[in-house]
Amino acid sequence: MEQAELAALLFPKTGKTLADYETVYPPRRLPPGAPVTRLAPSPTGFIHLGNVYGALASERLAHQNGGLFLLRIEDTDEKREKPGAVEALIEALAYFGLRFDEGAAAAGERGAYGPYRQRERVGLYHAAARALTERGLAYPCFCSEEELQEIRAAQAAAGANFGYYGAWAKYRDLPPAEARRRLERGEPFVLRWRAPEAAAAATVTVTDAVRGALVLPANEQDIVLLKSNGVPTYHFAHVVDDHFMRVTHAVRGEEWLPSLPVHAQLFAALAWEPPVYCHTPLLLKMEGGGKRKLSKRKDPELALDFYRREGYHPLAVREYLMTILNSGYEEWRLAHPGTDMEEFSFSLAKIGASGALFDLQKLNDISKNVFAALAPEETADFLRQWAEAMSVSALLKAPREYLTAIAAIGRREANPRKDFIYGAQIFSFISFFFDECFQAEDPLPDNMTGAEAGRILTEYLAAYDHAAGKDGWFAALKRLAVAGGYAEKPKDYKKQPELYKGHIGDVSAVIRLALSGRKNSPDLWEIQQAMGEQRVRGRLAAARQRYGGPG
RNA sequence: GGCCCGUUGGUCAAGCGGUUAAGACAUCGCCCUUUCACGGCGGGAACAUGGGUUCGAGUCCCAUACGGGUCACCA
Repeated sequence: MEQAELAALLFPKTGKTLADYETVYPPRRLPPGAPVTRLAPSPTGFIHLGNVYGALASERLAHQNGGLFLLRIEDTDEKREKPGAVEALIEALAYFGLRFDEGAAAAGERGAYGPYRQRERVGLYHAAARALTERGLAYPCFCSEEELQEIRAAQAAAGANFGYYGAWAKYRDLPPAEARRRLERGEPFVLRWRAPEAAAAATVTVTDAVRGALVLPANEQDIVLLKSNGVPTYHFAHVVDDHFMRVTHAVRGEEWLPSLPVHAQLFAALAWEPPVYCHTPLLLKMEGGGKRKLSKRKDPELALDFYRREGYHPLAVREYLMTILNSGYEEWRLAHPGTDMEEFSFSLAKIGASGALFDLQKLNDISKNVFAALAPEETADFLRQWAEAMSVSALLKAPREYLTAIAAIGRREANPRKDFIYGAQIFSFISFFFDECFQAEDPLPDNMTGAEAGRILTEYLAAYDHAAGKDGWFAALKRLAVAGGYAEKPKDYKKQPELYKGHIGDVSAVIRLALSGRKNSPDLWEIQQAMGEQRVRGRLAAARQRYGGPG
């Protein structure tokens, strides 16, 4: 009775009861076995790779099996919240191809199981809190921060485990009359869970979809359910929300494993069926010979923003995450090039249990393949998009057709070039195509004088036929080289170097330098075709002038 | 420190009691070639350690070691 009074005092009966909510949020009408998954990020403004990683798993799980994927915003920590974070998050996930069927949206939200922002759900939490308090399973705790610290210090001195539990839980058995007095005086309090007395020796068995059966020590901590501002902690919100949103699979990082017994206890106490837990391995990073969890502060590549700024293609990031998320994906991709990722049969069983080192080289390799498979128009559009986001003026000024022509170089064949990795890299790779970026970066070959280079350019320019096909163009180049005293084939030159000034490679090096400013570039003929006759002639003439050649 | 999770080449990984222990990335060598790239061929490189169980163990069990996570009115 005392408990009921306490509950009434704590949570005046104004809103709905737990039973009411059961009818407000009825079981979903979905085909049997259709999963309901969610992404439940905290709107701190920092969107990281882990968000996409978890979201990808959840999204595939739901959509591959006729289920739903929803977005819930865990905004219970006002201190860490950043304005605009929700919008940014939704936008970023959409960029990476992750769409929600339900939940928080840029403008409002949609779905019948909302609200989807936790701060707007306090009615639900309080109804659950009230029910637990009535049953004596929750109680108000008036510990100040100082008291908590004292407990901690005493535990340290005694060599006991840290936390608020058992005999250390000083307000656990506060007489209700005393609690009432303090409440009436308006003392701040948190609502704590009363862990079962027998917990110390007990174990819980939870089946994790990734790790199998886990036998864990039962929770004995009187964890905080509601903070002093009345807003729930993660643990409580997770249980209440995933129940009433009828979430069937909780995909989250393995850092949650230690609190699993808490969640199991809460679900059991409320007689709700817990979701299937899927604890995904952590994303790690190599440092100083050791591995560690990717850190927000130290690792720029953890921020999703990094991939956008660098200009990684969203598909590449998805592909990469999928390769570490589901074993066998890489092999499948190799066997099914060009097939949409959604055709791959994603499964929880294929999620590994051990943490994966984040491997930028692998991402780069995947990116190359993604760009190799893209139509030149798509690549051009992607670059323009990236250029716009990053204000890369040279790219923005370039006509779409020009970019498309550049992107097409070496990519129409059966074995496309794989030298496009990400926006920033591509831009620096192709910058010479843009007059405002062009510069003579590399020097002439050692055996080439400026005068000789000027001579070659003069002749090349005179004979240049923009309309010639590749074979015709190369034949003409050979004639020019041979007439100038160069070997037609490098092998001939190697055999008898005394007979020649050099070989055809030296001649093309001069032209390559004139056109691109670099000693390495894609195929010359293709460059010329992409550049157009006017630009080609201009570059050649300018180079000739640099080398002091005639006119 | 307590508790938990994990451990196959440099990295990601396949393997689910009997294999010459896949594959991919990276790396190295050779070939192709007007440069670069692409491509082709090939090389080096792994079951953390110790005990069991078993005719037989990377695969099952137990220890140890190592790595990671977690012990907030953060999620």
